[in-house]
Amino acid sequence: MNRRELAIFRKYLERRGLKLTSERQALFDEVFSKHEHVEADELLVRLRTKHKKISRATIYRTLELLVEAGVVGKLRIGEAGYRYERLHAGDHHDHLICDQCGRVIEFFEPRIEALQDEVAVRHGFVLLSHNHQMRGICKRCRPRSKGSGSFGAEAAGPVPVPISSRPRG
Amino acid sequence: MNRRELAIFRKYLERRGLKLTSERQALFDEVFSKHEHVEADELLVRLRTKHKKISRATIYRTLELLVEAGVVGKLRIGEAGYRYERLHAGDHHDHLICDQCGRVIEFFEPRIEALQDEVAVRHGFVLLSHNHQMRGICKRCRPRSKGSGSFGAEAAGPVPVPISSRPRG
DNA sequence: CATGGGATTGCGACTCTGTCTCAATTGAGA
DNA sequence: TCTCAATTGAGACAGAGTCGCAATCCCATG
Repeated sequence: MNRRELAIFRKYLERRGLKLTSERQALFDEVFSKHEHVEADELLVRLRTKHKKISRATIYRTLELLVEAGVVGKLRIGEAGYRYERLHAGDHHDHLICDQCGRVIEFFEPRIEALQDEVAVRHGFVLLSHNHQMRGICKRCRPRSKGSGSFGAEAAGPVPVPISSRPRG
Repeated sequence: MNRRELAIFRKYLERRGLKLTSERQALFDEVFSKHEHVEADELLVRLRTKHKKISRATIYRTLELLVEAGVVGKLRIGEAGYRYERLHAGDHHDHLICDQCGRVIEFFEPRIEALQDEVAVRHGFVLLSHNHQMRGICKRCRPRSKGSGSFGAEAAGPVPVPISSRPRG
């Protein structure tokens, strides 16, 4: 249910003397209709095809409000721009992203969270937020056993060199 | 020394039948001249002020080569675009970023790295890379002595910590 | 030394995201 | 009904990065 998050958004608006207009409501509904990581322009398209007259500027402005209200998360996934995801109260997670199919999987690992705090303290940082993405090939895209294996569409080279994972051992 | 990385770059170019032109060498030198997290356009400015005639397109194209060769890292720090950092063989680290002054601090925590692998395995992922940023207020920017506590900010709170305003000497 | 051709470059046009300005509109309360 | 702030849509604008293309460079040959 989105009741709780809608209430939070309402309260947020009220507190700042803002209004819950039909455009804002429509965008809220759209974002909360599915759990996914969506781009601003796609929301525009979706609402437009539902006969909602809404402008790009309003989409961006409203998304910003939702983010500030804390009910929507703004992520950097993919090559350009942001993606948005609905958030539920008390929810926190990080992301695993498939380089092949783009699928986004959420994970939460309390031990990592704890170690982050430790690292921050070690450097005298007051931690406000973090962004933790891991990229690779998901279960579905991975060639099982010896299947097909035809990943490299790259004509020129044996590109797939893992860049930032350090050789551990 | 950059000798090692230059050799890697050379080899990479050679392997693909590409040339180490004076523009590419100049950009390499510039990136490796200091350890920092620099934007493409700043490299352009720097090289131009050094009388190197070089175009924006070449900067971007060459940076891409450096990244593919594995000697330069491409990061998303800050609100827009990318930053680049030189990488040394076997080096891996993640970043702590100060929301106040923009300072970037590197950290490496082997226990987090290990847990990442664990998470990936749990989800059937083959991990290729990751991106882990923690944001907050650094030691220097933090109000000293009595913390005045006002960081926490919750529930529709006025979170707004200034995001930009970079140092730059 | 001249030639040929792929690699490289610079330029400028272009795309993509997102922001901003501003006039018109809305809507809640006086 | 009137007033005035909040809201909206349209389109101009901005920043970052990409692309196409003609000119140029480089280098191996002839």
